[in-house]
Amino acid sequence: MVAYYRKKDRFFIAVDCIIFGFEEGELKLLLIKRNFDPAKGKWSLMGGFLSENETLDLAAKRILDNLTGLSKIYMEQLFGFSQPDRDPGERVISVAYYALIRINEFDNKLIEQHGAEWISVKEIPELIFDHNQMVQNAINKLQWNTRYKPIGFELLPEKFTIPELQALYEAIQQKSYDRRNFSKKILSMGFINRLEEKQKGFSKKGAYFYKFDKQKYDELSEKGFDFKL
Amino acid sequence: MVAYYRKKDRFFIAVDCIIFGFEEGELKLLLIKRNFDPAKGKWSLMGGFLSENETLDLAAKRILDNLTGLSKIYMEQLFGFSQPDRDPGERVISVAYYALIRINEFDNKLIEQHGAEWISVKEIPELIFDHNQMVQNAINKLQWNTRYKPIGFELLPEKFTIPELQALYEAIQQKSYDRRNFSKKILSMGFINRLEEKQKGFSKKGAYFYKFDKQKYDELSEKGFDFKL
DNA sequence: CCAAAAGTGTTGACCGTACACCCATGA
DNA sequence: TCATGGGTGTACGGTCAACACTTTTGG
Repeated sequence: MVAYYRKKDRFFIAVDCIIFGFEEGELKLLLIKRNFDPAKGKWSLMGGFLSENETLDLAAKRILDNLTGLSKIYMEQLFGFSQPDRDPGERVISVAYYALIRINEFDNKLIEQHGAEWISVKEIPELIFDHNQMVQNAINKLQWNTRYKPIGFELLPEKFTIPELQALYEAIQQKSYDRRNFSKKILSMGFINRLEEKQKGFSKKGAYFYKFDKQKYDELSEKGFDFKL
Repeated sequence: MVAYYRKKDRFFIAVDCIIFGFEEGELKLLLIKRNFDPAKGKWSLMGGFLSENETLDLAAKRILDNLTGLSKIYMEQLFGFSQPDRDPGERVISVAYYALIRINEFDNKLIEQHGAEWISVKEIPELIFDHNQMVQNAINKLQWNTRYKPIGFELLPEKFTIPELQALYEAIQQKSYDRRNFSKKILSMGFINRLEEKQKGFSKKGAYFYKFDKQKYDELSEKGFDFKL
């Protein structure tokens, strides 16, 4: 049986992670300034190589865990990039993943060790290889997905206010919504629950905190979801 | 520089193609009965291995061309499958592609040579490895895509009638639409043009032929497209 | 002349959109 | 007390969904 495979080529397989976070009203990416070759000193995505006995998903999880110390992260396979010259060092096929992170929940020391920084999607520098293309691809997918799945919540703390949620959606979709319509729409969907507690400090009146209700969402999610607004 | 890669593992990379066609009101898949090992005699998707100096897209094109003799095919990368034991013979990472074909436009001899057959998506047999999962994945993506992009037209001949188009959409989405609303909706989008010619033979009255107008579509496509009906 | 398939029109319900008013509170 | 941000309500227009009538023509 093995004979069948003998004359085929083998390849390095990399996994590169586009890591999104949300902070101060800005959608941000976690990028690293490489302190290793190749392309030392340049900006890039966090990545690594697939190992034997590891799925792509696990490789992505491992890479994310290394960098952030977080293990329960929303993560999705994006696309396989395969231009023969995409990595000038060697032929490497890269599978991009994108991940959504709650910025404040994790270990800043690890990030510093890796020379990583949160950078606004509005100010993305030139990245190595085809990483800029990967990022653009990820942003498109994120925009698309937030319209049809409630994954946006993965970027917010457990308790959030409606104005915060709106700011997140505006940062992702890069457009602004009417405050009243946004609130009406999101509430009518019925899968966020208002808490007693109000947010203090930011505004005078204070906004109610809400929690995402995954169970209610799952009940409703079969008929689909369109956040066109 | 090469030192960096030295201790990493290398992998076989396969490309498997989920090939859709539309015939006699049925959405069909092109499957092959393997006349080679491993898994000789079982049903599977058409696939092949990635070679040096070849992108994944090109590998998929090559495989499709081998099987169908067609080179201009709508094709899209689907997903990378990487379970370590997915192929019992060797560790193989597979990137699935799905393709849309006009069934009557191509070479039946090639298909027979490969032991391939068109099989309705309603009667998909057990396939090798994780190919059933790939197929399900492709069907989901096809359903999703036909709702937001006019790719359905890739499955019809150049000239088609509205009832044919409706039958296609019903086969893909696995539900039925109201004839009048379907026609109204599709016409209101404005990217199909009616021809003078009418279809003869099938119905007494005869239905007008239409052509897909890619240019008009491109003009409109920026604001998005939702075929929820 | 009738049956079968195709073309076109009408209506009510719902949803997206635009817009206005009131409330709570820290400064 | 007033400026700022937050919560809620209304009214219009367009689109989806349900439904009926007319047209064409092969048998």
